[in-house]
Amino acid sequence: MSAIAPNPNAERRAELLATAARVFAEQGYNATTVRRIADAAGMLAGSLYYHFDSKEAMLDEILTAFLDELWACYDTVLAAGLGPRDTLGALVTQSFRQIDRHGPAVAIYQKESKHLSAQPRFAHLAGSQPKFEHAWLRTLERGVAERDFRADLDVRLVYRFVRDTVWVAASWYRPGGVHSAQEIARQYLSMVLAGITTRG
Amino acid sequence: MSAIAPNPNAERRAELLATAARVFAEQGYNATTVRRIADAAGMLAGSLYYHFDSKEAMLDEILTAFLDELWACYDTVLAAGLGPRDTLGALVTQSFRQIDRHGPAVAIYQKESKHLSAQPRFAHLAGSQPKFEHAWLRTLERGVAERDFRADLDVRLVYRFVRDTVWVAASWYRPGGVHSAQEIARQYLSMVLAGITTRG
Amino acid sequence: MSAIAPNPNAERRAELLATAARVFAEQGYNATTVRRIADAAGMLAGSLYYHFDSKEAMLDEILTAFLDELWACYDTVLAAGLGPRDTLGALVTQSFRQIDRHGPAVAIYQKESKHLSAQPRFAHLAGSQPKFEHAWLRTLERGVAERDFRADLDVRLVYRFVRDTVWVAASWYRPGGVHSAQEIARQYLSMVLAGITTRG
Amino acid sequence: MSAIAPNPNAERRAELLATAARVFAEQGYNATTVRRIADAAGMLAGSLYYHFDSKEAMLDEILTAFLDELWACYDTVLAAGLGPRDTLGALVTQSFRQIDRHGPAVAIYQKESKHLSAQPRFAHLAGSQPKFEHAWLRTLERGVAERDFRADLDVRLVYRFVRDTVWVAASWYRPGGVHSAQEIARQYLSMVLAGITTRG
DNA sequence: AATGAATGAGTTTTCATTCAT
DNA sequence: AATGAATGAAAACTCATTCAT
Repeated sequence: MSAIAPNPNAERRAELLATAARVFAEQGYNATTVRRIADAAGMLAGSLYYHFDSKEAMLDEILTAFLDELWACYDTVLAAGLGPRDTLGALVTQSFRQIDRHGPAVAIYQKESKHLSAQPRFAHLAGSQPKFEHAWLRTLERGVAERDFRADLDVRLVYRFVRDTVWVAASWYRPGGVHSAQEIARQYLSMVLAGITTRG
Repeated sequence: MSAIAPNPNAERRAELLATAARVFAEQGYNATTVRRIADAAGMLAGSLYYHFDSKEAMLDEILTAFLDELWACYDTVLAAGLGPRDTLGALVTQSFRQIDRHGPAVAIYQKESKHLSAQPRFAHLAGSQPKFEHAWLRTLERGVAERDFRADLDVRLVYRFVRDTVWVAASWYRPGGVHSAQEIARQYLSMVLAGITTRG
Repeated sequence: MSAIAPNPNAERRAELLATAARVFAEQGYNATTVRRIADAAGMLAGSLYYHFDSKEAMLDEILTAFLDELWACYDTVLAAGLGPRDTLGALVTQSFRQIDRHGPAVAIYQKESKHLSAQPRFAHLAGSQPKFEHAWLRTLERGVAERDFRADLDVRLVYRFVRDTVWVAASWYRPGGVHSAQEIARQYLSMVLAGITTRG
Repeated sequence: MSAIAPNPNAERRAELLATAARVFAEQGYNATTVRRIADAAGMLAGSLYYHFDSKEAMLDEILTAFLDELWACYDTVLAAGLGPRDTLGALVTQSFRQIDRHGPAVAIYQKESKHLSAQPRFAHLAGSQPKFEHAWLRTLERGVAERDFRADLDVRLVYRFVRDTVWVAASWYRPGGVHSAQEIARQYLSMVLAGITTRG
């Protein structure tokens, strides 16, 4: 056990969270019983409570881990000072990378974040949406201002179009499929850019 | 019970189903209690069972009504013998019309159909997906064959791209917002066509 | 159903609360399962939740009803402007009347209030103790000042002596026993007064 | 394992039992989790099972140790052949000495013995009550017969009065407070004797 | 048509206890 | 002696559903 290795506790937690995330993504959070997660993890339902406070705590940890990593990526991209086209490209690419790494978490976030954020416990999820919107919208607006992107479209609609296009992919993407996440990102980006770029 | 005066029973059912659909869409099907629907309808939970057999029956009726109307539209479009571009345009337009009319039902279908179709009761939902895929895929392939649409993209990816782009709109679209469903359809179509059409 | 009759809802609740109070008093709050209360009430455990939010809510309602009535009695006594001996007598008599009417609630309060009031939900219970102490202590101090009561005793000890003597009776008193609550009050008072009154 | 050096094992047990008794007294036996005791002892819940067979075994040992010592004291007093007044005095004094030494155990016994003795495991606790009653009642009756104590009171009520007065003190007495146990005993006895002694 | 009161199956959660290390 | 990770039984609670009125 080198200094780099996470403590076994943390490893076990991560394993269990990965299992839980998979089941949540497949069945939906509410339709998933704690027993089912425990079955998938090869233990009894009660045993999960040695590692986690509650079913909600598991969900929270899954979503928070994903969002934290996502924002680390996005912030790096946004801080890089790229032009609008390249920024857009980097955001799309990084998003697919997140889908590749945190597929189940992304799928859960897509389906559940909206009604979850109404509960105090998950109110913090609501914070990501405006940050999200700001990041993409800023980029699109810069692109329009610099005449890279079409001016005849409502930029808010374009934002939703791009956002949805990218993230919904989490609901069908499976690592190890025909195309890599990179390749999917490339083709998506090719369509999106062709769709919103000024002709000239 | 003439064609002019639908029985009041049917009207009440429709009202209640609309209420249920709204709540299901907002909270998620599993997270929605029968009591909550009853609250929203101004009655007690038990009273709903005078009108419906079960919570599942409500959901089934909501989804089936939507799918029936959707397929009626789609079949008309597909039978019209239009070219690929116009077929695509009509499908997108009709889809947004459905979102406008059955917003909550569409949102529910998006979120829940995948894991619902695993249950026998909702197995029939699974049938729509291949029909759906076939309709869009055929159109896209015809477009590629006729050199209307780009050949450098995986047509299955394009299918998912277009499908997701259109349908996920149900999760944020609200009738009476800034743009009409028609206008949103127009701008989406403009982006999508620009994205997948061959340049020339 | 006259205007005086409480609504059936309230009657049922009161019945169920009386049952719950009896079981709580016999077994202790924590050792009492919801199922046991339901058994005693002739229904299933889940059915209790139609009437009450939780086991804690039942306990709270039981204790609050008792304390409210108790303070109404005490406040009347204290406002009557009686001398120390008569005030003491009235307080003891009223206390035994409460024990007679709310026996189980009193017993529960005696056993559980101390550790319950550490929980936020039951923090309000803590408020009764100082009011209690104040009422009795004031009376005892007046008695000492007026040379009715002995001055050679620590008045705080006398307070605890009298308080405990009276209230612990709730743990063994059963209505319909050999002595009425009135008679017990009379004899207790006779001992207590003989114990703390100045000779002469 | 000489008389001078008790084995360290026994010392550790005693420490742990003292800790457990304190927590049981504060929170109530049922409301106390094994984990809480372990926390207070600076170990993990499972580790307690190296020292004790079960939570019940701890409680049993705590109560038995207290009762054994109590009866040793009482038996000595009762065998001394004192008159009723002195016997009563000695019993009260010894009782407060027990409260001083075994405060938590006494408090637990007061609160829990009644419903515990319904369980086979703790059936032996039930044996103390009649012995107790016999000891006090005999003394009171002798006092009445010898015209030391008032004859106008129900001697059973007097018994309960004295018993409760003394033992409930365990719920508020803390060693190191304003008054020593001895001093409290003296004042209590002064009141009780004044309360039940014939005037002359 | 709707209510009020229940049912009963299932869910999350708790916790005393065990046991390999 | 003590830990960490489990077990398993039972607890509180939820909720779709039923039914007499």
